[in-house]
Amino acid sequence: MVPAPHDHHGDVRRLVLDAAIAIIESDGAESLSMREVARRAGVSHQAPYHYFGDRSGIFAAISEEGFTLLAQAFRDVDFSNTSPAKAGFIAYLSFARKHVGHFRVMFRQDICGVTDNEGTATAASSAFDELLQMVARTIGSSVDPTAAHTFAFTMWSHAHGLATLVIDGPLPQKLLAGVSLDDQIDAVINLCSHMVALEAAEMGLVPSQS
Amino acid sequence: MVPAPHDHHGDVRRLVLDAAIAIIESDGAESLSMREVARRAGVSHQAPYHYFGDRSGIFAAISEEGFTLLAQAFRDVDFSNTSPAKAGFIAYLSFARKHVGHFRVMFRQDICGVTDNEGTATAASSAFDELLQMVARTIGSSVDPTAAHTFAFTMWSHAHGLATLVIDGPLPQKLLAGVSLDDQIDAVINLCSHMVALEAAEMGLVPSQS
DNA sequence: AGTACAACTTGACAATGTCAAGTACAACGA
DNA sequence: TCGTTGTACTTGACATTGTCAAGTTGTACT
Repeated sequence: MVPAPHDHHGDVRRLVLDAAIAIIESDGAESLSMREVARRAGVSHQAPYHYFGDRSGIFAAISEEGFTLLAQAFRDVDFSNTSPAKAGFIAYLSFARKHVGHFRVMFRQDICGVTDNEGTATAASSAFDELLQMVARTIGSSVDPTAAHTFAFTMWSHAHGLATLVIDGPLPQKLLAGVSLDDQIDAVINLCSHMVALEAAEMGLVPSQS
Repeated sequence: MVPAPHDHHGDVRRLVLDAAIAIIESDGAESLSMREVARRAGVSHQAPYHYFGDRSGIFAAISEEGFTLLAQAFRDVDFSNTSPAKAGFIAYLSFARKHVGHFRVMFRQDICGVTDNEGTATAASSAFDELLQMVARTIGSSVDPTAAHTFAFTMWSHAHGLATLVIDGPLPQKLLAGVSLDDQIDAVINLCSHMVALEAAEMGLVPSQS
């Protein structure tokens, strides 16, 4: 007996999601068409609507998954070899480059409405919580929460700006001559980490490495 | 005599561009439809094609204008009251918040192909040149070019990440409680600037303000 | 007067997002 | 065993979109 379409179950959802992520990764978020997604997933053009409601629903789902993955990536960081700040930067960058499809969507609330969607919002919050913990490793946990928050926000900005410029910006192709992109990224990460270390040292919480 | 449509001249181009920027500013880049732009500009649905070729052409034009405006904003920075780094961060942030429509497009080469378009590429290069000059004010001009480039890249990442998170990210609505967004931004800019100053001091080029 | 060109407009078409209405199967209570 | 309910889709239809092709209208130059 031919397997009924019912045998898929949650399968189709995953298929649709993966097809969407692949499209975003290769052609960008605007190029994502519901019908193309359906076609690649081998389902009717309405199947995606069943699971995601509409186009922005699919983006919201990808965004949620992205923040969950990011939180996990933060949790998996190995702090044994480098400073927490540098390890964090590296983790963020490698997450962004590994999950371009997710990353392109996660911070675009014009298309996925992070704040409108509850699941996405909590996933984002939990990723930020992990970030705060990493910050605590850098500047200690005795700093007042507002300052810690500012520090976290700052580190996030550093990492996010770098990732964004690398992935979608005009930097990789044009502005760097003679030096490989990876080397440039390393140099920037090193500089960032060093600046953070200096700041932390000045805050009197970590011995300066001079 | 009714004014002939011809009397517009370059006018229509400007009208179309402004309509497009307004749409992007309020609804994001994906929501931009050529026909809606034409409708708002009060022209036929094909007029925009005459000037911009296709949808990505309009994005490229906005991007080019954006980079030109950014370069100008860098040129107009007043360095008399603050450190060059801080003045630069403030300039970048206020540019991004003032020209959201441009900013949303400038770094998205998936939709406007910065590198494909010559005008956009040169505008972007000239903005980066201005940035390099600002960096020279911070770390001196005797540093070797590669290090200066890394420093510029780093500062750009800081500023860009902050701007991106503020404008499109999940930050403004969710993650900051009790403190106004502007105050948070100020705090981050101050921290960034301070870190940059520390780094510059350590490079031995500017006296530490300890 | 005639030709060339810029600056549009009108018309057409395939593809898209989405609403509405079906269909098929599984699970459950009577 | 039968009907009901719900899920997981599919098919059909429609307005809207990006874009190609073919006008039209005025301006500039020869």
